[in-house]
Amino acid sequence: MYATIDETEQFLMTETYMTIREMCDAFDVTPRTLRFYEAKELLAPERRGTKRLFTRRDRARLKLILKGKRFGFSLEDIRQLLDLYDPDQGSRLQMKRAYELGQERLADLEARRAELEDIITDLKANLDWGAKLLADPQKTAAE
Amino acid sequence: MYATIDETEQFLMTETYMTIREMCDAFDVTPRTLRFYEAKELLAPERRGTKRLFTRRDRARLKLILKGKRFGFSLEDIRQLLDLYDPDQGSRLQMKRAYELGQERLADLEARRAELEDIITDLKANLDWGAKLLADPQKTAAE
DNA sequence: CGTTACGTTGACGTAAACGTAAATCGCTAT
DNA sequence: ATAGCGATTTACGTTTACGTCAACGTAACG
Repeated sequence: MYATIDETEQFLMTETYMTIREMCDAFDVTPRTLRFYEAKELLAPERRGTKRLFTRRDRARLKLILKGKRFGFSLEDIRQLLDLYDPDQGSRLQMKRAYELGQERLADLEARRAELEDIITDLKANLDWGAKLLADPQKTAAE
Repeated sequence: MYATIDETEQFLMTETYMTIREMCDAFDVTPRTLRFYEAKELLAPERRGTKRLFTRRDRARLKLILKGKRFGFSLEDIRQLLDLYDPDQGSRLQMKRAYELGQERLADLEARRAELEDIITDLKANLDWGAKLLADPQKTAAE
């Protein structure tokens, strides 16, 4: 399907490939972080000579990595999640297992969403109480 | 208001005070963890002699600590959140600032909830695709 | 009174997730 | 040719959040 990569195609790739610096600027991470993620096999940028070229796939994965981190997932957790998003096209046999894992993950996530709702609700209630206390200290002070 | 702590009162306290082991069993954490949280001023159990006695307040705080951790908050983040839930009764003057901080935190949390929704939606879509592929590999394989 | 069980305070160890510094390589502008 | 800039590898350092001993206190039990 694909021939060799000629000048034209390389030009067209300009938008799809990003250097490490472009990535850092775009996602607000350091080069060290990107190399670290690559070492942990969360990213797999191509190489033109010695330099890394990050693809659209890498960018999609990085987005998910950063989101995952904000929810307390370890990088190892995230690596497994990424595999669910981006199933290895070679291992059709393991698809079923991947699907089951995905269902479990999904249940986890929905449980977390419920917890987050609780926290938000609680904090809101607490802030309302604080607001009342700000508005009318005497009335609220009586406990 | 409070006299000395007599036998009767101490008995009544049995339910409200918990030993470190009871806490560990109830919350599935280690003693080390509880002492660590105390050192970081996230918990402040009372002392009967040398031993720690955890109050209802400590339990409420620990619940929030464990939830917070599941969302990727650092213990320092959580300490600040706890202050919002449990405002220092001495510093009425700083109430307004606390309220503002609370609003910011709330905005953060609601942003996170939105992100979490995205992740769940994405993962669901992906799993649906996986399910289709499981059911009918030929049809889906054509890409 | 010894031992068993639980609790305490150091103090050092460790895994995860990077930070940081040193030496090296490749391009490019002068 | 060389000076400079950015990227790379290697390797050691750092922070967070505990784990894991060691040494000791104390309350209860037989």
